[in-house]
Amino acid sequence: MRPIFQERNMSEELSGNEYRQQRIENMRKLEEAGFPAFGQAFERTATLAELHAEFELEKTVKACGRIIAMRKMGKMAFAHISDGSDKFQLMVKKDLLGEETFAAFKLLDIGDIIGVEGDLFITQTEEQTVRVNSWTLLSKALLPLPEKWHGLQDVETRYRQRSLDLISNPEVMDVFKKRTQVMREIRAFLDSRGYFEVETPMLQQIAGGAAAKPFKAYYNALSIDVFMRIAPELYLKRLIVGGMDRVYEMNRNFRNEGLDRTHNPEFTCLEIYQAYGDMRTMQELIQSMFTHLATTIFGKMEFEWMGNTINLQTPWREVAYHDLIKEHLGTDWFEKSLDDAKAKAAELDVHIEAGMDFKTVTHEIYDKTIEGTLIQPTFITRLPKELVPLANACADDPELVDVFELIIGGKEIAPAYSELNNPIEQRKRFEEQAAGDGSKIDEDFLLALEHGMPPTGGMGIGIDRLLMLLTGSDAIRDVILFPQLKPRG
RNA sequence: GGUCCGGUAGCUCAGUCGGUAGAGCAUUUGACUUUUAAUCAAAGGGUCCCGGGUUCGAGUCCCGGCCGGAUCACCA
Repeated sequence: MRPIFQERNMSEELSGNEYRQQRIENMRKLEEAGFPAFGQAFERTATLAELHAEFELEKTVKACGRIIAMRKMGKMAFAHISDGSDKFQLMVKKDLLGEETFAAFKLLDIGDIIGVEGDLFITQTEEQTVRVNSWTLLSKALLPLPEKWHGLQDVETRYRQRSLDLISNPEVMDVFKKRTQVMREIRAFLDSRGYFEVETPMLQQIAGGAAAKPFKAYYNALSIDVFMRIAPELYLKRLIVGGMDRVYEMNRNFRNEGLDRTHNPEFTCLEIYQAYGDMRTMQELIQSMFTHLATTIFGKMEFEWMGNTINLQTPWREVAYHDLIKEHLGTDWFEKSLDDAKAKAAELDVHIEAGMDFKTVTHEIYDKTIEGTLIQPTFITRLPKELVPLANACADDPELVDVFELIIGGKEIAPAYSELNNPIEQRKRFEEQAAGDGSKIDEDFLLALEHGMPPTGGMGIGIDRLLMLLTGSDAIRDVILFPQLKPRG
């Protein structure tokens, strides 16, 4: 934070701990030896990963990276540098560099960033190595890195200082490279099928499209409150009305709720809408998409997750909600009384509130005892309309809605709907939801709907939870670079 | 929000019954031209999360707080 020259010219030079003081002293000695501590851009001939991949004996190369290990001996030294792509060994010899330059090299600390020029060779222990002819200091590290063997373990420090986490835990870097690849391949897949990526407002005057509390902000120029969006749904449907027949957005949503293992207040969602389609269209789409991701990025269809093996081989199982319930609770379940259902809930240790009706009790039991057992990909279809208020009814049963919930690894990964396109019905449900507060009804959306929206299939996929599944992470914080944390006390 | 667990050197972790604060890595000094958790010898390094209390004496026991983790509840 503070300028380094100030540190060096004042008594503050000795501030900080022992390690920092020693490194500042080393920096001073290096500068005296003609190695400025913070260098210029360095033109490397290859990244360290490329150096390994295209290894050629005695080729002269320029490489750079952070020193992550050093083994100094009297007249030679070995070091490993890392550049985020891989690590590579360096060998430094006194007779090649000369007395002063070799001595200066030994003043380098672990964490320093250097550039080297040298020739490739293979050591007696058969490791590809650069025999250094010259080197330059690119950046001095004033603070030490975490321990080389155990890395950075402290969970809190890992999230608060992600830079250190990435430096010392290579598997963390892998997870976030996978994250970027997954998002890139999702876009490639959808683009190749003619879906059009759009960006809709994050600052909204009415935060609609889901039932969640929004974050509030204030817009000075208009003197109005605005809200961070909780979902892009109502804007994407306007685009369907407008004739963008296949449209998607993959971006952040914000919900003003608590933090836990599967919730971060900002999270990434993919929402897809397809005119003239329905829930079935989305069913085909997501199976193809996941197959594409699994084969192109991971090269496999089976994933280990929390001690289970998940097989993404399609077609995935489909089961109607009522059949699933009967499977677990008995074929006569839906003939039972409310009291019987409550007794069963008590037996299963499922918490029940006083005023719950039969359908709600049934769903509580499903939520707590059935969903978690669905490890392999499962589409649950034909849900009671009370559970999913914004979907079209099934053609053959007005009590059920034409939707699916995709469960993988015992968690809901994606819901999809045959979307409600009746503006009169939509207004009615908004009014019920708003509970008398007309300012919460999105009139602009209803106006669009009244111009006619074709039958539409829609789907939402929680990208963070998908990544947890694909990378074997059990916490959403492990797939978000900078998760929300309380301010340090 | 409730309950339980944790916070000790830069990092990873021990710390017994309440009695001088420990190890490994890292650091410093010395030796060492094929090491790779380099090795060998020696040395330095602590706001024991914070604040109270009990006690002759607290890292340790008690109370309050902060941060993190697990779990339940709430919220989708």
